[in-house]
Amino acid sequence: MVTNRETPETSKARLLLLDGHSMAFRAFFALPAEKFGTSTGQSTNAVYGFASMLVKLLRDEEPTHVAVAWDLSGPTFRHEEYAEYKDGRSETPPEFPSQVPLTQELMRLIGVPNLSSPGFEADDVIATLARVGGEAGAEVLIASGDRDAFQLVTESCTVLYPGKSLSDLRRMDPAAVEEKYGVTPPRYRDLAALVGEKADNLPGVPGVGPKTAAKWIAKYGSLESLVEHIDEIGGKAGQNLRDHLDDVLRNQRLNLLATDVDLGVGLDDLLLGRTDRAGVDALFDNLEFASSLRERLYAVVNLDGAEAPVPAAEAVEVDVTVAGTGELAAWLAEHASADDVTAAAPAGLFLDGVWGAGTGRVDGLSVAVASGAAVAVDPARLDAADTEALAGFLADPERPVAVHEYKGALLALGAQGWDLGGVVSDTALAAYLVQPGQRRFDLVDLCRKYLGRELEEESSGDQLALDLDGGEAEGASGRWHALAVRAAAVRDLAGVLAAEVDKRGGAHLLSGVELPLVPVLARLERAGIAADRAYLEELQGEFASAARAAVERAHEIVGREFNLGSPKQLQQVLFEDLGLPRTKKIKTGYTTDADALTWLAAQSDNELPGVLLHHRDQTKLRTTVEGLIKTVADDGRIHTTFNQTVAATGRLSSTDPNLQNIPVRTDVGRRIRRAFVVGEGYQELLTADYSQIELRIMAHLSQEQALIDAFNSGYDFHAQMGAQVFGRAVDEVTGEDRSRIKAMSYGLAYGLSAYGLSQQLGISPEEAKKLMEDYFAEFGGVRDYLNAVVEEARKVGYTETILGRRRYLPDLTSDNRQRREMAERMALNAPIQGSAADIIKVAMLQVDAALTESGAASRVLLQVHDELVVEIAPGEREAVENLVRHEMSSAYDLRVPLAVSVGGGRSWHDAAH
DNA sequence: GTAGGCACGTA
DNA sequence: CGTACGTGCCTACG
Repeated sequence: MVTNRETPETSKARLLLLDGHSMAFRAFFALPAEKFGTSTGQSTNAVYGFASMLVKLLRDEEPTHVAVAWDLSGPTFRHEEYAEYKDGRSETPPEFPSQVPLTQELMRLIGVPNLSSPGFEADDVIATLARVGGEAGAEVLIASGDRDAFQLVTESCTVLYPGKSLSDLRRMDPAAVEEKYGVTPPRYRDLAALVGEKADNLPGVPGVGPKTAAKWIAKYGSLESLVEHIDEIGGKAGQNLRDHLDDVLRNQRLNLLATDVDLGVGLDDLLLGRTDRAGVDALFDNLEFASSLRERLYAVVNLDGAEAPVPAAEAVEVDVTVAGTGELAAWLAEHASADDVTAAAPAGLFLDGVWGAGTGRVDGLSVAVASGAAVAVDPARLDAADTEALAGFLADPERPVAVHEYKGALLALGAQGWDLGGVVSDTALAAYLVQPGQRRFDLVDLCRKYLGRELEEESSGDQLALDLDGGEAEGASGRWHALAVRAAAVRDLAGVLAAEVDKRGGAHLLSGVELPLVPVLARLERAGIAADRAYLEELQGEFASAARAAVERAHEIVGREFNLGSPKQLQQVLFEDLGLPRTKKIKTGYTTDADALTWLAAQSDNELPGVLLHHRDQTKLRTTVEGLIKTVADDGRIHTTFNQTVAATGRLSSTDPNLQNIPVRTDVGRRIRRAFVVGEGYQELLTADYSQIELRIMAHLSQEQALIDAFNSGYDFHAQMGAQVFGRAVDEVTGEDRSRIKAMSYGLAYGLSAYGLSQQLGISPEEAKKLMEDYFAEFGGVRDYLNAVVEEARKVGYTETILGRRRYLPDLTSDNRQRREMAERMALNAPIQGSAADIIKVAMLQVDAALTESGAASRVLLQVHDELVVEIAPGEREAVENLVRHEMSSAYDLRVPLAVSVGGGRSWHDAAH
């Protein structure tokens, strides 16, 4: 057994060094100066490109330390030896120089030191810092467009050299240098000396390019050795070499980078600092940069206000054990008994692996307990006793653990035959309840944010990009150490987040709803839904040929070929070539959306709009079907992924594929639902959905008696509402009036305006306004409720659902009218949509528990916001239907009934009702 | 290269 | 100038 008390030095620093001038210059030429500039004439292309590149580097490389090196204007030590050094350079473009101080200012605001030294070039500063970093054990990355930097490349020092574009940085490690130039990095100087460098006014040997130079160096080993054998070189090239040897030797002296520049900084001084957000805002405002770059930047820097992150190894002491064969059982007995791991002190569990599509794989696993002990486990190296002990520990509900991404852990472990029984916290879920508007909950980000702890080494995707063999011989280093640190991070994060969740009144939501829902969702994903592949392929062919025919017809009408998928080309064709009337303006011209094309079809005799609409329909259906075919697994089923931490309102979302947006509104679209069929061994599919759940919630929340009565009456809700608004008997409400009232009711839940309503119904804004007034005259409680929601949210900063799920809306107090009104609509909708999400989540828990309790073999397969799709086992239809109806309608006690409608059939289509 | 815009499917 | 999502395609990057 290998045990290692961790010391700070083992945390690997990553030092990023940028050559300021060379990268800014590259940026300058990569982006057109005419297009990047402020209204006052300041060019900004170099600043923008540089910042954009830096953001990408910070995001992709996650350096812990950063510095930018700059050239100064005066002569350097190289001019002392060779006065013509860098002579004859073409004039610097006038738009460039003013951008250098701006870029430097930006670096300062981000917390990146700008370094330079009189008499030295940026390259020398970089060479010196690379040495300093390397000696301190850091991994060094150099972003430079100057090839001289290649001489610095080693196993732990990589040059990122720009290719075609600035963001296309080529990783020049020793192998890449050798592949490209045929020499090792230490010999690159020899090659450069022979070839010369025009930009530096350093002529090389005429007629000798990189190929010849590399050949010579390969043959003789080095320039020195080549010089010793200089008389052996034949041909014109050999003569030229002898004639220009002095130049070559001078070049070689001059291209040696100084590694001893006196900068007075150590590695610690280069730790990425905090970003002065107000300063960056002001600078970007002045430069008239759009918000996108700003937000990308803020996502990757340390914003002020937060503590500067501390490397994990300094922040936490982990007594790491790397368990080899036969050692894990003993470790668990010693450190992770029911006495060590308690509700007050849950263990942290970290899974290194991959998961998705209802399955997964464990590549590594670690456990950290409150005592500080941690173990890292290679699942491939466990003996029978280890396996049994681990399985017992993981499954034991009496040994509470916190985990990051519980569902992923269940899928990955489940694929290995392991269960996970004692999860009391999922740090991703907890963070979601604290900040539901965030869309990503990376462990690395959460640690930085809530623990002020910087996890060393990045996770690329779901797998740690670490040396798989690292570790054992030299103790718990590399991959195993990183795993243990992560388990400790999860352990510590769980405590901090539990307090945050508690503070927001979300404890029940987390432990009573979201957390118990995770194993239910894991089972949905694992089950998947059976797909009729042959039928999907048939549909694909049909939609594809219909789309092709539409393309041909469109080309025929216009008289030339164009891309029907390009809104831009469509605009050209419709509004300029054919001169059709213009539609609604959008950012990029005039819209060609379905509404507009429908309008155009009515406006003119031209066939084209109709053909385009048909083409849109058919291509949309084709891509939907294609996407589905691609995801049919070997078991003949489609296993979507339900995301529990994406939607700000509390809804689930579905990806890979999205099964929550399978067409249903049109006949042709609905055919796709025939492809979702009952699986082998089951009898039929059953769908159960809530009727008008959002309106029922609105009735409940507003306590408007008229709505409550309309729902309790049991008659057609919209017709009842119409009768009241129009002062007629229910059976005298026309279909059109009913649909107007229906649109009005639903619209309210979204914060609809009179204008929006008029658009939706195709009536004038005056008529729409009148309709709203009539509606509110009858149902004033709804209006009062909606107003109160916004007012309250403005006051406290958030809205709340029936289960206390919050949504924070800081924009409610914005000075910007558009943002404020947007936030107001969100505030109107969030309690309604979110409460519906709460209810169906509770229903899923109850249905799941009741199915288990009853011993039924039927299972839930999908959730589509207000609908559950269930696969019915033979002979269970009636019992399960009753069970589902009962559990769904009793999920929450509203002031109105929760109506559930149910249908069954062999496919999802046939189960409609 | 990629982020963002458009278009469109669902609740 | 109605909320919440995900996907595919195209295009411009302030």
